Amino acid sequence: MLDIKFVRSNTDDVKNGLRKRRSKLDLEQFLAIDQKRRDLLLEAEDLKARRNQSSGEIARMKKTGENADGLLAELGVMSTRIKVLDEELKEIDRQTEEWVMSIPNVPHPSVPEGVDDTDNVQVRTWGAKPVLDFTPKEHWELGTALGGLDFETAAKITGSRFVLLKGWAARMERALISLMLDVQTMENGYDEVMPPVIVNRESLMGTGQLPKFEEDLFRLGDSNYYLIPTAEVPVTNIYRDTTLAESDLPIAHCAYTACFRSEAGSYGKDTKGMIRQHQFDKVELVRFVHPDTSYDELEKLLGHAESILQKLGLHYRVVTLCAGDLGFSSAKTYDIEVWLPGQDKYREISSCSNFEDFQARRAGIRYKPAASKKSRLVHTLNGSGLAVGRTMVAILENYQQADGSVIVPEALRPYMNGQEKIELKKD
RNA sequence: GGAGAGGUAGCGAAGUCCGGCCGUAACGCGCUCGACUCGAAAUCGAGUUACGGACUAAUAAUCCGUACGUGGGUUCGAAUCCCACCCUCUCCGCCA
Repeated sequence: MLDIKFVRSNTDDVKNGLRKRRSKLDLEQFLAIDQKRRDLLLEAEDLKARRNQSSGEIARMKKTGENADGLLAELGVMSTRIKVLDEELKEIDRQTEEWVMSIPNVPHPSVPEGVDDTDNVQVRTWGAKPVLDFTPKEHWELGTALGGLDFETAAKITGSRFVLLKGWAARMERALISLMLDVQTMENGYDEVMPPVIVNRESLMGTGQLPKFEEDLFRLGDSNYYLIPTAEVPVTNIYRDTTLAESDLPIAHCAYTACFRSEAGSYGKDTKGMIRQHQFDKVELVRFVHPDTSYDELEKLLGHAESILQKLGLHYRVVTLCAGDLGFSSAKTYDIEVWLPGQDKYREISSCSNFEDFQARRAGIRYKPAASKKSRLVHTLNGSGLAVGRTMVAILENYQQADGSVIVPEALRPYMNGQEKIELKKD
């Protein structure tokens, strides 16, 4: 959510941001509603001030036994008028809220112009594509043949877009989670938390999934409980409606959770394999930082996510999302795309974003500067560190051998009882 | 799920029966600044909610409004009365 005052006084910047995002929102309509709201507010508040004054007068008169009937009648009329104005205000407040919730964040000036992911700009690459002297297989083929990935049974248990991990695959999933959490807590300074994976509406409002993106979520019955689409939601909401001390910043949390996405509207996309699932594991990184340093913090966060891929020796590239591809709440996002030889393309494995104060305003996350009396909004950032399932996909495809076996990356072996290779047992 | 108690500032807590300068909200703690001290403790003094609007260069000062878990209702006026819901605690039931 943007600051209404900011929208009022920096209309051109906001309009330019909308244009850059290819948004069709008509800001003028919003500004007209805002003006009307302030006019109504002025009248209503003026009446209330007079009513408050007269109310005090009545209290005094009653105490001294004076007759207050005249004043009471006058106030009756006034209160009726106030009730009408309040009614109108409630409606216009609702409209204002709806509007302000639907305005996306303003892209940072460094965000490139563009329409979709083909316009994203490569920042750097790390490592190199593995040299394979055979035709690489896709992960689902390898994983199924090696007995670790079982999509059919998952479909029986639940439905499509789920997987049953067995044996080495279940263990590798657990190993990856442990490796990621260990690196983020012991080397990169994150405090680990394990939050609920079911959250209420307020939390989803705070991080911006609601009210606009309800169809992406799994909702429990008709309750106001939802399965989280990412740990960003519960972790960011730890500090909802909280004023932190300036000396507390930056706060950095990492969390492993399962994530749940309805994937409505992605029919036919990535239907094979583990790339796009209704349920997947992810280690998430969340930072609450001082507004002055949030772009340095974004680079830091990106580095923390990259460090996992480097330890696993997986080739990747970093891209800056263009304005048209930018998420609703984000001011700037880097995607890390890992190389998948089987698919012969780079695929997103982490997304690192600076939301500036966009989430903090909705969620009410502030800090009190040491010098000032007024609290200010913090900046929030988050990124995957990393998507666990896709990391396994990358390992399978990058470390596959001609005979269909897969080498376990060295960094992962301590977490897998020293296992060096995944292969079919011959008996 | 059943019975009971409760939700008021950073924390604890009074006020609710009987509606009216009681919300910059008693009292206590904490925190900040100052005095005292070589320094500290103790003590004394002062300060310490947020949001919205008006006026502004201002996220300064000032003025106004709103907020006592949330949302409604009654009333000239609600922390206080009425209704619904949410949450916390205690006991019972159930359960990993």
